[in-house]
Amino acid sequence: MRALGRRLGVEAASLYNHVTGKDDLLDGITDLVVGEIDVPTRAADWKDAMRRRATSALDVFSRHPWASALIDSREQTGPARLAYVDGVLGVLLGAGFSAEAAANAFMALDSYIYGFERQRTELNLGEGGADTTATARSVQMAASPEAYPALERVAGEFATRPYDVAASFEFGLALILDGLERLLMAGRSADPHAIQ
Amino acid sequence: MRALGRRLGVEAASLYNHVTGKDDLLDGITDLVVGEIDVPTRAADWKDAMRRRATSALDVFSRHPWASALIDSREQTGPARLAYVDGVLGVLLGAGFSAEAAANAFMALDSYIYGFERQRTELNLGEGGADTTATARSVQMAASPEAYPALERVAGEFATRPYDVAASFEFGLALILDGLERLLMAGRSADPHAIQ
DNA sequence: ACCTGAACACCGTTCAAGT
DNA sequence: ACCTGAACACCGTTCAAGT
Repeated sequence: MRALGRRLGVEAASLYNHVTGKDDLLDGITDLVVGEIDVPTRAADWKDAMRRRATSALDVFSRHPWASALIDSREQTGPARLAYVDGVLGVLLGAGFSAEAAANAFMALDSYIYGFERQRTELNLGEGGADTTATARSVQMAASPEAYPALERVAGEFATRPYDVAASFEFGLALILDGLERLLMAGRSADPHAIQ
Repeated sequence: MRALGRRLGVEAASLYNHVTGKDDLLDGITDLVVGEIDVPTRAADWKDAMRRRATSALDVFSRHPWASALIDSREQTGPARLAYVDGVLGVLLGAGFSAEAAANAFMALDSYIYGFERQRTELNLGEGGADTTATARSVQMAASPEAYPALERVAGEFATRPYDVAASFEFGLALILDGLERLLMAGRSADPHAIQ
């Protein structure tokens, strides 16, 4: 609050005329960032819509490196969050998923998206691939090959060739989306009223 | 540090004779918690091993509600973390995944696991299902059906029937594991030296 | 209506002084 | 070697006093 006041050329105490407190402020910022994520509207291709918002979310987080940690620490009930959840569920329901399946699909996708961002920041995997080879080498140096043979082997793989973060994100995303599609098809063929 | 000192019947300043600082302390606690996760040894069934460690991780987090937030905020380089990563990669490599595929599979699985825990705490989805119906109803009350129709419909589904957290976790986990298995099979059949 | 200055109750951390 | 007391530089927040 003091630092923010300094940035605004005002005393910290003055801020309390405009905000109830620090929590109120952080909640507001959180919802603003969530609002930057591309919320899919009722789209023709649900799979494409889900992929687009996934990459959009990861893009927003990389634009605001502090955002994911902030979002993780807050309970989100802001309007942008509600619109986001409603938008995603809307696409899934529109695609033919049941309410329960849509809830599960939402959980699976968002768990993956937020979890990936978490792993990305923790493992210092930046956007470029330049520093991943360096971190891989440092892992090789620190960890003794005898103690951690598997870690050593994987680190060795990326000590020369850079680790492609975007490709890795797409890898897991495709697993989930393809699995969801398979479930959707199976459900349709099990439904006697469905158009084959 | 002051509160911890009080618990130990000692002054906060005294702690600095045993720990370099608060960060050092939190890193130690983090690695202790990570050490509680069941690290799979070279197992016969890689899929079962991955499922077991996933549920074990979620179990550890539910036993220590503060743990996931703590882990999320730390860069982990402790011995338990290294053993964890090595153990998981070891199982994947042993199953026949390439180093690159193992790294991607590790990212996908751990992203999902940690992300799910994050969603679970944020959405206040406890272990039991009793309070999920209450939260679902409160969502129904707060959000106007006209503004958020999809959210309203899904909340309506869980307003009566409780939301099964374990089943939801298994839902997404199965999507990823089945997808990985399919990739592994495809890779094997593409390899002329593979035993069919 | 909005800002300021001073104060309050907290932090983590340092360090000379004790034993 | 380990603990203590006091201090330091920070927090977020409150509130009477100003304009």
